[in-house]
Amino acid sequence: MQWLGFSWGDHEYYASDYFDQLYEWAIRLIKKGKAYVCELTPEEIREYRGTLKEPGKESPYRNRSIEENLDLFERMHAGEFPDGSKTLRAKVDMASPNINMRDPIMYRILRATHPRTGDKWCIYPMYDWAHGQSDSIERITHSICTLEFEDHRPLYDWFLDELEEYHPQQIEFARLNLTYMVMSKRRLLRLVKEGHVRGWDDPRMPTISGFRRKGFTPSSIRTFSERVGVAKRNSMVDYALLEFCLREELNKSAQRVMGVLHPLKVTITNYPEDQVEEMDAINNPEDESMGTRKVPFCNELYVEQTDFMEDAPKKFFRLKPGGEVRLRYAYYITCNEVIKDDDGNVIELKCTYDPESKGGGTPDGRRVKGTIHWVSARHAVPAEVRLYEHLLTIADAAGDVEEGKDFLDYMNPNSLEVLENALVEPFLKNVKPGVNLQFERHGYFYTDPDTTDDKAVFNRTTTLRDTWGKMVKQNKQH
RNA sequence: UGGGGCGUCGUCAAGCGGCAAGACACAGGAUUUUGGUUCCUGCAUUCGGAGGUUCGAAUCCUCCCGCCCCAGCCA
Repeated sequence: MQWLGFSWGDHEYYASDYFDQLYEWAIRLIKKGKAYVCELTPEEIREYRGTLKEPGKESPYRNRSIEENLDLFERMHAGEFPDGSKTLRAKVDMASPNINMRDPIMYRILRATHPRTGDKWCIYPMYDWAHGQSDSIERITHSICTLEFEDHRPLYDWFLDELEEYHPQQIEFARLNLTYMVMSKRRLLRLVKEGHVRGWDDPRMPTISGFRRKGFTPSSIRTFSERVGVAKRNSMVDYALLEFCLREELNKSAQRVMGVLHPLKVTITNYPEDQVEEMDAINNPEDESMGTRKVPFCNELYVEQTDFMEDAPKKFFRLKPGGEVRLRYAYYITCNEVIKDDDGNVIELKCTYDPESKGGGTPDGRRVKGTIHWVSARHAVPAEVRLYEHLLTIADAAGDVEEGKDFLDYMNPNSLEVLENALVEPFLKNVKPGVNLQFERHGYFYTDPDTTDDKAVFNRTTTLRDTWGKMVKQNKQH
């Protein structure tokens, strides 16, 4: 049985393990009369290469003797010549319609410190003279790369055929593009270097470490990959599919919890001030085995600012003056009084509760459509919550960029929003980093590595599907 | 007539001579103590276009059209 071996990208870097072997193989090609040392300048090389429609012409150094080539190449290796003064070129075909075959450069002289081999080498192989060779040495069976390398496959094959070495198969397919995302490594590097994100593991980055920190599970990424499929056509996958895969998994597995992102104080005027009740809350309605937990309730609570509206439209099922709403796992409350500051901002609600409604229902069976989440003001744990949006304001980082503009001109200024004053239920006291949770009615959150015993930090992985919010948005636009 | 690829729903994507899968998105409806979940329903008489072959074509042939990649001593 032969094992499948896959290789992917960055060959020059990884090929450093085989620099000695590559050097020997280059000498083998020289001895075969298939490579020569060229002294054309970069400008001349470009000129001699021809254009897309016109053939190139041969370098005057193309027909040196094997002995001379050997001597020159060894001296290049020994460091006798200045950077850029000479190259080793494969002798293929200057008239080839495929420009990659017009005597491609194999080695250039470059005094650079390699991250792995340091200053040992002053000649470095080009991508094409490293890709197939390192694949071959590693007994790769299938060398996977992206579409733009289709033109390089004939050269990949040529080198291996001339070398008469084990010959892996290069297979190309389309790279993954995600809407509103920067996917190119070179661009990602800019985001990091220029400080547009906090680092390679910034939750907005489409890196494995970024996805992990945002809260995407490995299996959700795998499911996503399977659903996207593999093909050769350039495509742009909707980020919504990734979110769907995450929700699908976490809906079944994530611990539910109540967290208030923008707190609004609620005082229950008819609830005994010194009383505290422990309410039973379900940990996951999709998985009974996850059991229940206790949530403390008292006369001082915080609810979500967006769950109250003074002039509420008809379909607003949440808290409004004179309206009744259910506090999840607790009681029905009715809003009697709205307290505002000098600027007219609502800062507190005075409500009464129905003692008959404990647990969320009443003997008279009256219908209360809205259910909102809450935390006890006296028991809640302060937390920092980080909300993320798309990094870009355009879906296609390559195609939607206008003439003369750069993808950085389309950075979403709201891609990160930090909420310093969020409150979560005491169940989350001392949560550890690396946990996926669902904040009920909000979305899925992941405890960030910045979390300490004193302060929890939550990253929003994705929101819940929100048909109400969508409707509100649409109405605003019209 | 430079070469190399690719065209199937808004987005991905199966299909490879015999009735156009599926998923996301979207739109309706039912259930619901998360405006979540779940459940129903709808969503390509047509596959870039035009001819041709065939009893039969998204699939085979011809021509045309559109999009992507290639002229780094980058990968």
